[in-house]
Amino acid sequence: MVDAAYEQIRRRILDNVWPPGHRALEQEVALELGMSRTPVREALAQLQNEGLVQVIPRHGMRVLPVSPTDMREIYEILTALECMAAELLARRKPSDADLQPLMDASAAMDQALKADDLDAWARADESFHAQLLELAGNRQLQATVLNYWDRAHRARMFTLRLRPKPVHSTQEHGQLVDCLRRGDAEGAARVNRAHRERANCELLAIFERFKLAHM
Amino acid sequence: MVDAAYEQIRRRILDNVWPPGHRALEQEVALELGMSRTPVREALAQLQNEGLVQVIPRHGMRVLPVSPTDMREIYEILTALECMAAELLARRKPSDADLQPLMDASAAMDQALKADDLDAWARADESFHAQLLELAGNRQLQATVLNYWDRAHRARMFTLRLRPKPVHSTQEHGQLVDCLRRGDAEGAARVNRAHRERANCELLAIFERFKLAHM
DNA sequence: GGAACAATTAACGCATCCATTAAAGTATCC
DNA sequence: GGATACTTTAATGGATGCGTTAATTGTTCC
Repeated sequence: MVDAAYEQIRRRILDNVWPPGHRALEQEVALELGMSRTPVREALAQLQNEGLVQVIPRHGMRVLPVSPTDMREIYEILTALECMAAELLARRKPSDADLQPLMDASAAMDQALKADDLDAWARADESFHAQLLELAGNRQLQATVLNYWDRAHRARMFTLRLRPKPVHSTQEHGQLVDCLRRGDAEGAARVNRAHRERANCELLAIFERFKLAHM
Repeated sequence: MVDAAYEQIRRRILDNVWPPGHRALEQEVALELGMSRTPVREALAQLQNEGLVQVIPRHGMRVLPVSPTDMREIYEILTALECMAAELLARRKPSDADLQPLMDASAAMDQALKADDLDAWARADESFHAQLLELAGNRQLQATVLNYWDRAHRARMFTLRLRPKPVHSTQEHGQLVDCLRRGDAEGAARVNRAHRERANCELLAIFERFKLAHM
C-alpha cells in the first residue's frame, strides 16, 4: 500500500495534477488515496529524498518547484552519467542485435517528428535513453539516472513546446549508435556529451527566459 | 527519532558492528534502540533505498553484502561523478584561497603516510574528496556521491590494509590541484580519472583475489 | 488601535493494536 | 518412512490513539 501511495503521488506530481507549490496535509492525502496516514507518511518520506516533495512539520507536504539552478545541476549530473553509460556500452562491443532497440527508438523519433507529434517524440527520446542505460549494464547507474529524470521531467515537458523542433537530435543519436557499433568508447562519450550539452543549453536558456523559476 | 534510528543503524553497518549478512527483526532493532517499531521501520526503508540493507517480509532486515560487481558499478559511477566535480571546479577558476582546503588535506595525507597511520590517511583522503565536491558547488551531486561512498565504505576499509601503500595518491592529488589552479578543466578531469581508475583497479583486484564476495 | 500574551485548536510523531499471511511444526495417511 | 495437509505461531503492514508542540485566534493592556 505504501507502493500504491508512492506511485499515485508521484504520478500526480509528474503529470502536474499537483503543480509545484501544491500543499496537502498527510491526512488529506490519506483521505484522497483511501488509506491511513501511515503508508502515506512512508511514501512522502521516500518522495522527499528523491527530491520531489518537501515535508514540513505542521504544514504537510509541498510539491517542490524546480529552480533553474536545480535544472542546471541535474543536467550536469545527467550528462556525466549518460556519457558514462555510452562509454560502458561501447566498451562491450555490442552487436547490431543489441543495438536494435536504440535504432528502433531512433526511427520512432524520426517518424514522430515527421508527424509533428511532439509527445510521441518525447516518449521515443526517453525510450532511446532508457535503452542506452539498460544496455550499459550498471543497475545502480540506472536507478540513479531514472531518479534524476523524474526530477527534471516536468521542466522538460514545459519546454517541449517552447523550443525549436528537435531536428538535430535524430542525427546525433545516429552518430552515437555508429560509435557504439564501432566500439568507439571515446567517440560515444564525446558525441553524447555534445548532444547533451547542446540540449541542456537550449533548455536552460528557455528556462531562464521564461522565468520558470516557480516550477 | 527516525533520524536517531537511521544514524545508529547506519553507524553500526558502516563500522561493521552489524557485518554484511547480519539479520535482525524490526522488533529486535526497536528494542535495541529503545524505541517502537514505527521509527525503525521508516529508518530501514530509507536505508534500503540507499542500498545498505534489505528488508525481507517476515525475516526483518539484512545488512547487504557488497559484491565485486556492486563495487565495480559503484566505482564506475563515482569516477564519472568525481571527474565532473573536478571539471566544474576548474571551470570556476578557483583562487588559491579556495583551494587551500584541498592542499591542507593533501598535506595531511602526506603526513599520515609518513607516520604510517593508515586510518588518518584514509580520513584525509576522504576529506580531500569531500572538499572537492563541496567546492564544485553542485548540491545534488554532493548528496549522490556521499550516498555511493557510504555503500563502498566497508569495502574500502577492508582493502585499506591489503593494498600497497598509497604513495601515488599524494602525487596525483597534487597534479589535480595544479590543473584546478590553472583552470584546466580537461586536465583536471583527465588526471582525476586516471587517479580513480588506477585506485579502482587496485581495489577491485584485491577484492576479487580475496574473494570478498561475501562482504 | 496596536501589540503582546494566553488559550484553544489541530497536525504530527510515535506507540500500540489488530488483521493478514507466511512459515514452521505436527499429525495423519499412504 | 516419507509426504501432504492442517494447525499453530509469529512477524508484518496498516490503522488508530494519544501526547507534544506549534500555529492561530481572541483578549487584554498600554
